[in-house]
Amino acid sequence: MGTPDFAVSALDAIAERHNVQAVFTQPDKPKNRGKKIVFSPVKQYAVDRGMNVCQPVSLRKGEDADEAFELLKRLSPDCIVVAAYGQILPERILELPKYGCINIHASLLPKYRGAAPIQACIINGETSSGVTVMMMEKGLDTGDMLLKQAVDIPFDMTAGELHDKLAALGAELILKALERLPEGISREKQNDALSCYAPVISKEMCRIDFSQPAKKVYDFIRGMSPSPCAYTFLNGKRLKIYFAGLTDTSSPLPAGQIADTKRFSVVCGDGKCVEMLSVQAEGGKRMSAQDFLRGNNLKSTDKLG
RNA sequence: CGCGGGGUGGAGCAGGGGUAGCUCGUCGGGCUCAUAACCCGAAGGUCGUUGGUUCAAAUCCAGCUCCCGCAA
Repeated sequence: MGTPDFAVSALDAIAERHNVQAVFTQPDKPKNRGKKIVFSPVKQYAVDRGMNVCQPVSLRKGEDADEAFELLKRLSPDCIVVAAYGQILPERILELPKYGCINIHASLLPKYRGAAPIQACIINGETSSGVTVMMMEKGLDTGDMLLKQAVDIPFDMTAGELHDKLAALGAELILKALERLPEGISREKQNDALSCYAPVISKEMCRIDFSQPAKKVYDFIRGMSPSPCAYTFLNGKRLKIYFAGLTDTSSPLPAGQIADTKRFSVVCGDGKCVEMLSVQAEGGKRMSAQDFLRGNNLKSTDKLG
């Protein structure tokens, strides 16, 4: 059970070694410009390989939920693997498989439980994160941990890069876990006192707050990149910022003010400057700040925010 | 038929019926202890595509196509 790319790499690994009876993913939704219906990455993968796909609107209530439950009962799986599925499983499903339901989570639990662990840990300036494979229970990401592996987060890593790394690691770990499942794996309880949540990121949360210190702004931008992507406003128009850099320069100007029109550096709350490096204007493509500046002459009075 | 922006030399943009323009890059030359500095010169464009209006279309009209923002 999974929905985005993160889950695809796990599914791909599992499919090579195990019999995948069914693939559960979120229903198709009219996405994108026209109204086109787009498959989730997991569905696309599964359909391409002729796998059995099931897309209940909900697993908790309604006709779909009952049908899905009946299907699962019939399949009587040894194990259900869940990775970024986007739905909470009801107890009757959690208890169904012989070896239980296992979740792949993109953080070192108990830290960063919840929907957006990858973004959250970069935004918070963490220098390491990892993947946890755990037993699922009623609570959200609170189950006993089976396997855990850490990775370093370099100073300039974006959420996208971390995502790819963790997705690959997650695939590795879930295979290990599935292998050992029949003989039993030692479980480690989570220390709830050390837990924290990484909530779903809304559009409004993506707006850059230049009154924060430069390091915070920098971490925020790379933690949001490339998706959902941090943005700000320049002359009333939205400007997405994909990547930025910290500079040595500081300025007495107020936060958000352009400090250097040739380098597109912006003053932050602590007086230090962050230099925009990869941006995207409304209706335009993503481009380097240098390219952007060629067609958009900044004035020293311009302000972001 | 969800709303909207756009496709113009290598890059980013301006122009909106009558000689194709700016910034940057490239190439050549000059200046300088030096420079993401400055000066001089040059190359490089079927203005996305098809058709229409016109004496004349990058520009107006219609279709097609590709790119992108918002919304969901």
